[in-house]
Amino acid sequence: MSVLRKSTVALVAQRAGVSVASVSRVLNNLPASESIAAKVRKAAEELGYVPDAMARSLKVGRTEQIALAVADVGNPVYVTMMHAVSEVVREAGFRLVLSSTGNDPNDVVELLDNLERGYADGVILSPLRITDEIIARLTSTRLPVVVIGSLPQGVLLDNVRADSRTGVDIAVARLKATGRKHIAFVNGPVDTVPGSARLTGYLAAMESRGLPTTADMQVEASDFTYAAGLEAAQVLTAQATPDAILCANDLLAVAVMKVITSKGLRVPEDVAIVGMDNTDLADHANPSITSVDLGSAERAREAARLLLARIEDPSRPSETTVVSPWLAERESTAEGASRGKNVKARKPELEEGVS
Amino acid sequence: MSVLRKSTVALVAQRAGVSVASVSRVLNNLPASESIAAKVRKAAEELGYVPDAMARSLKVGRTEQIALAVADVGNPVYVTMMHAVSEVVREAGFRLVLSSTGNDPNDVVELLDNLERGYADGVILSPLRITDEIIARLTSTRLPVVVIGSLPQGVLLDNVRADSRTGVDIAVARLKATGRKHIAFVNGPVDTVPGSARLTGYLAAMESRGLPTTADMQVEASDFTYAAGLEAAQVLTAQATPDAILCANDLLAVAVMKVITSKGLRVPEDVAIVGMDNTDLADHANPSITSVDLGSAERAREAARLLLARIEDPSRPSETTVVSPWLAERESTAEGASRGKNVKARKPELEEGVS
DNA sequence: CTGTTAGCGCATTCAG
DNA sequence: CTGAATGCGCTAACAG
Repeated sequence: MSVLRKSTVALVAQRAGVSVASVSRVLNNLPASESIAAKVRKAAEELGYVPDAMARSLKVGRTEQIALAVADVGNPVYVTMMHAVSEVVREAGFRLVLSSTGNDPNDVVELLDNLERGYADGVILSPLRITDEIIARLTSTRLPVVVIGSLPQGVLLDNVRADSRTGVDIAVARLKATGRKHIAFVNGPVDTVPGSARLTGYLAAMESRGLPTTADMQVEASDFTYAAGLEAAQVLTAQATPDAILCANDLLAVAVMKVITSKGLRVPEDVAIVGMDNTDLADHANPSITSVDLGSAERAREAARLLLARIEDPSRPSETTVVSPWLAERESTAEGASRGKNVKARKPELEEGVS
Repeated sequence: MSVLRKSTVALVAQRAGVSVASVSRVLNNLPASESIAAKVRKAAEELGYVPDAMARSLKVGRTEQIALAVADVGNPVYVTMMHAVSEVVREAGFRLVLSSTGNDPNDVVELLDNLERGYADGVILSPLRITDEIIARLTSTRLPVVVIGSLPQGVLLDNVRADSRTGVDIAVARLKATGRKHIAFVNGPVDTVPGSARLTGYLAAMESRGLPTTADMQVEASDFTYAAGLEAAQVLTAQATPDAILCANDLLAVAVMKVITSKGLRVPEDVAIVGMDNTDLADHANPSITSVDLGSAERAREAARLLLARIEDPSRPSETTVVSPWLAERESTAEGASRGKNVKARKPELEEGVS
């Protein structure tokens, strides 16, 4: 079983009475006679032989590791992505090394520098902000890269993006259909990838339906966080009285709902709330929050697949995939509750059967 | 700056007109004449030389990677730990490789097998269930290991544990002090490390205060998840009418609160709720949930420090640290609200100043 | 089908 | 202080 000294192919070969090459072949399932294979396997078993990952990597030029760099580990959407990526790459025999980059674009550059050391066979990154410098580094590196998030036109990089525009449009359409007329927007920083995309989507969705987009109905949180959401919501409620609030992510939506209810307003009776990303946060909130599902898990899985494909074939043409959004409807946008009256929203999953 | 071909010490040596040994010395800050150092640095810069991580690892016998294995990435407490570990090890120049093990103890064994390949210099793990087999594997491996979570007496392994017992006691004490008399307990699976510790703590805390611990006031969720929490809460509310509910983690607490409010009961007026782990979940809930802080981040940081110390000196005696819990009080246990009356809980952080 | 040999890129003996 | 040579453990040519 287990042995004290760390064993090597040489030791196994010696014990089995064969050459190191044969040991390597048997252990890698290359053609070998059954008699030798048996001896090797026996010796390997007896010595508790385990191949050395680093030595193998140095030789074959592959580390069997892929790096994942996300912006904010505090945001559940990144946790979802991490999980999804983890599964796909593990399936393919790769390990996941986590490289959380903060909000600072310099962190990404630094990360890419580090990756040149070759400790990973590829990297998936989902930066909040994509600067020209990052693009330049990304396109010039020979390391396989997939970015999650929209890239400027013409950049030849594998990337998978959400369709925020359509996502926002679906949400606005639904809110309008259920009688909401004053739809406010609580965005995150507009100088980020998701922030700018979602603002564009909001404006387009509103204007195409002849809905007003006055300045007092739009606020920009300083960050995609709960704390920033609280502040933004205070600002919004001080300057406007929307009957629906669309939030750029679920964290913001939860914060907005907190402020709204603290003002004595009811959700969804007085104001409907919609989040984005459809994380557990939206489902666990009370009342639960309708959220635009931007396919985070699917994007992450697809990114992992693209990366594995590129590692397999570095010369393949770069690819861009777009995943389609849908609306996960929950209590925060329920109709049926008579507006302006104190009626509880339906909570279908909690109703008890008549026994 | 950047160059197409990957460069090596040999190429740098050639360009600098010195030996590879000198290159290695200069780059590792070993004694060398300033004239040679300058030439080497210049050549390295011009060639965009970056040392190869795998080759270095093979040579020096260290990978500069540490593995972290957590049970459930869906639970925010593990995200917190991941983040904390990440920071400490990065500081020390290590990378973090993530190895999420599921609920199955076999996954841990498999993980340990894999680690024998030597892709990490040590591992931190926080398993939900610790079987004898896991202990056996852990104590017999020569890989530095730190476990987060309580270990049986006499096991000589570095480990850092939470003091759940005291944590629960603080919570119960506070609930009693604020007039709660019927304190129910929603636990997770009792065959897990936290599940058993927290149950023990609950029983001890209640009995030491002469509070009743009838069977109908205790339910065991099938898992430490929101969905399991919903079910458990249904069971509890069907069989008992507590005026306070202590939950074994925040996810359960959020679920319990959902069910409670759906029954038309108010938190905290009719029933107080207390969670454990003090994750963002508790803070973001509405009303926000009082939670026992078991020092997740601190435990993780300490675990990382212990691991680094052991990697540094494998023969050092094993160490056990215990971190002290405290109670993060929030709205869900507020007093002052007149019990049984429809009065809103205080929300201090949301009150607007009089302007 | 099998064994011998040569490196992968680096740090580190040992001579000089 | 510097350079030539060795080998970490493994796989892949190449020869037999």
